[in-house]
Amino acid sequence: MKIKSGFPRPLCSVDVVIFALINSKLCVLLTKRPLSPNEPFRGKWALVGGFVDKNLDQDIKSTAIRKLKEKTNVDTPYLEQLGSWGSATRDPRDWSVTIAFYALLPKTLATKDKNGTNENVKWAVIQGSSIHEELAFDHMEIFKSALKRLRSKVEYTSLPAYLLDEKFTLSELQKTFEIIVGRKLEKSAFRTRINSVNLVTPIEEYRTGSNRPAQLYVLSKKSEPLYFKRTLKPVTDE
Amino acid sequence: MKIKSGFPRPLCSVDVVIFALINSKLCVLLTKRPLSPNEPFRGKWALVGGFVDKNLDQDIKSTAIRKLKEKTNVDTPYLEQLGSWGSATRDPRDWSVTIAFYALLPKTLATKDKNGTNENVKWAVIQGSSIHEELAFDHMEIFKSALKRLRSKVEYTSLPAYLLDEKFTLSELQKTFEIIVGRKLEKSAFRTRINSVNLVTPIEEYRTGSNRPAQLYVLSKKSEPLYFKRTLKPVTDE
DNA sequence: AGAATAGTGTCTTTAAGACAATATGGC
DNA sequence: GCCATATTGTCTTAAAGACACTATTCT
Repeated sequence: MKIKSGFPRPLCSVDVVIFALINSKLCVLLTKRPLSPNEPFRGKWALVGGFVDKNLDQDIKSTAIRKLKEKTNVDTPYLEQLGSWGSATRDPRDWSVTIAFYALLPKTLATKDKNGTNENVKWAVIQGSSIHEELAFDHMEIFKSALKRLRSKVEYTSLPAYLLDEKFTLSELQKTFEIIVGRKLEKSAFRTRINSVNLVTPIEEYRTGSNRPAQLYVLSKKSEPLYFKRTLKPVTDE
Repeated sequence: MKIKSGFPRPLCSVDVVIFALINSKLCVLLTKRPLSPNEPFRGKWALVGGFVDKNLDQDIKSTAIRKLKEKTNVDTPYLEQLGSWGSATRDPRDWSVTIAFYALLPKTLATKDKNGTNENVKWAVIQGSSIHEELAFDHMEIFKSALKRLRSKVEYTSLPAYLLDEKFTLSELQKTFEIIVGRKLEKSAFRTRINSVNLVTPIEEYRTGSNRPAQLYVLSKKSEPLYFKRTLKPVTDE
């Protein structure tokens, strides 16, 4: 079955940077590296990931979905390819290439079962642009790249909507955007912006509390994120 | 030297979508697939690329630079990672992963030597969103993805500047932008836009012709592309 | 002078930002 | 009524678009 390829092949893996909001904080899912001898970075925290399995996986996205499902039991969250990292030194075992993805999990799915039950998986709170844990391989670089991509895309797309549950109010949506960009947004401008694209659809339901009830919405189309016409705040040069 | 990896490894290659302006037309560099038996897509046109060489290449970007240099003799053009394609079926030989890059060559370097001398390399003219040649593997998809990325980035970055030679006039820069976006741009708005970021620096030279001489400029910094505050034209929803 | 392209100025339009005003439920 | 949050409106600001006008060199 082994075909003469002409070149010795590098290792090939897929990693997934999984984001979710836990207690109104942006978090990333980490797994503990196995303790077996021969394994690099034994017992260290790492991103969710693993080798491409030529028998199980039809393509690299399948590998990402498989790994995601293994650790979170979530099937189809927002999943986007981030980029690839490959070098002679990133894995002590051999020349190694990893294709990185990032995923956004809705609140309830993120905290469903899995957690508490599994000591080898945890949500790390993101503070500023980092987490307290050290990460195996070049996973810190990959994580930071994913965070940067997410933060950048918040400025001009509807990405944060994927972090909410099915029904949400505009205030909740705004709060989610604010958590990601890390600053307060103007209510009025935010609403105009959201309404300028076909992102949300009001439903016949309201969220009640100790104040005026708020209109509940669902995402109009769950598929692709929408692009706004301008960024939230002018990009600073230099 | 072969280490127990636990998993049979996929093939791992790098492809580079190389763009340049030839005779004021956006073009992409193609190479002819080898004719030897055992080779897939014999004699078909393909993107520039090849397998990662664990001995020669320190990382995947090195592979891209090596392949670029082999075919164009250009050392350091604008080079950006585009994404990865990997599946069981994209290469008849085996499960295969390719990491795609795209590069922008300045005019004179693109047409330097190499061409005419080598029957196995040619510039394909891009018309609309495609080229006339059929391409090997999934290279058409990769090419289209690169073109889409380039076109998208023109709307809010200074990318086209990398397609020009060292010295250029604002009109030439505008024309380059227009070729990529595929529509005419307003001269006044374009100039305001360019001047709003520190993209170009005037030099003590002028381009003369049968009309008023034009101020020549050079790129202020050759490193990263700059981001404008808005896209050129509102993105259409739907 | 006339052609041709370079470069500038003025007005309009679009969408974001600031801030205020009004709306509506629970208590 | 009062509080708290929802929702809307009005004015300002920043940058793109339309269009016209001026500038400079060559023939």
